[in-house]
Amino acid sequence: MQDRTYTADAEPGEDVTVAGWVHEVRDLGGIAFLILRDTSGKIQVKFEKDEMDDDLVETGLEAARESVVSVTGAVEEEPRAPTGVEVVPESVEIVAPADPELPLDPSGKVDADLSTRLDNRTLDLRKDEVQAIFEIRAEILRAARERFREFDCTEINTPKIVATGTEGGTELFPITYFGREAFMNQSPQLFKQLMAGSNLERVFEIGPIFRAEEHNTPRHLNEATSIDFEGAFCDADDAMDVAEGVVRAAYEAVEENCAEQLEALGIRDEFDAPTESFPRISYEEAIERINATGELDEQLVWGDDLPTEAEKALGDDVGGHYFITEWPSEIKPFYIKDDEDDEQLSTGFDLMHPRMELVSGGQREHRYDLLIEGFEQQGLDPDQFEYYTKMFKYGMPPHAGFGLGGERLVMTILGLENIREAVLFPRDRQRLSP
RNA sequence: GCCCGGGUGGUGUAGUGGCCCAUCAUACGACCCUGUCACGGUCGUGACGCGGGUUCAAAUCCCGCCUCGGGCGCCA
Repeated sequence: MQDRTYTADAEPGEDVTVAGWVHEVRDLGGIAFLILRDTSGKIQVKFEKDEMDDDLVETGLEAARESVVSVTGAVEEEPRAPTGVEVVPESVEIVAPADPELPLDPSGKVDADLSTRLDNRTLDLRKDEVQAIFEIRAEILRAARERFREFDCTEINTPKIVATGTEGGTELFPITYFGREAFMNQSPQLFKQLMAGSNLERVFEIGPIFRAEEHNTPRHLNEATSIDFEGAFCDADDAMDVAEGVVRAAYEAVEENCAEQLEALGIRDEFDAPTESFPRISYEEAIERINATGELDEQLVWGDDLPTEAEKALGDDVGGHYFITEWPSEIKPFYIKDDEDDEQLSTGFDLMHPRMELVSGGQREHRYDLLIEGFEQQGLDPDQFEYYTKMFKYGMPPHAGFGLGGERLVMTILGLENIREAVLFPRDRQRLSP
């Protein structure tokens, strides 16, 4: 088994063993072709019925589509073959037969609904364009890690079973922890901040977050991958620089290293990494620009959160990624620091893609007394967060950070219609398996 | 959580009360075919989400349930 050759590596003149899935059998009568597919591509296996052993031909042609077969034979140059080479088999083994009635068609001749695809994800991933999404996803995460390392960050892993949430209790999944109430973490927020007070100073984490919101949209998951950053002695502008750097690194890595995958997705020609730096628009200016588009029935006033319609109007107006900065304090969480000069304003920022929000971040409140005050103002009991707040008494430097939605990044980079396409086994309101 | 729209062979669909023992494509089965590359040809198998109701008559109308998708709120 270890001696097998990838179909893409089979060179004319070699004797090889190729193994993979039966993509298709084309039986023309006296001659037949079996198209064998593996992770690297496809190769044609030729069966000439008059010239080959009957048992060999029979074994090769009775294999149902998507069965796993192993073929040993000579690779020959053949201009009439799809890839210019074909295998003339000496032996064929059916390694794992497939039921001829498939729940979806991996050759893609007939579309399947997303729900059908997710129920049969293994078969779905046999399609080139689906395989490409997850190869690109891996490349995006690799590039993000590399960029964080360039920013002197240490990768960390924080607990996913926690005693308290970040912003209240309504959107947490409760679990039982040895008889005690506990929750799945909705964000590494508080833990990564604690690390900003450690000698690590700058940290990042790529890990799961869990949110019990009963939303059902093409851009929400109940289990998502959060790409988090927190840095000591950073302000909101520094954090925005890092966020922009990571997003741009992801685009650039895909552009440079994923040509084949972009081709499979049919977006190679139009794919462009952003070249202009992302404009930083204040909340106040954002509202003015949204109102000026005339897209909304009612004008926004200062203090309103931005509805989806407003985000879309502004996204169309800007035409690319952009930050919204200087949000009103009252619509940002307690741990976001207020502006030095105007306590109505916060240092919170969002990084927007024209289609949706990608990042939320800001400078944090690092002064103990003001942090406790912030808890109380938002109706939270500081005592429940003592494990967090007490570390602000022992030298917590000013710090800032952000959370970036991993699936949203993949989705917006590739122009996917539904965020579920960017996860192997998505968790949503209805779906708990596979 | 609120609102809207769907569920028809394995898969994806057509079908707005009788022309429907239900269309087309693909898949599947059989047969024919020596260069296919979405191979082609002939024949065949296979379906109205579940339960109730209206009607002479229901895939089609009504009610409930299950289920899928979308919009909003909120968010990453």
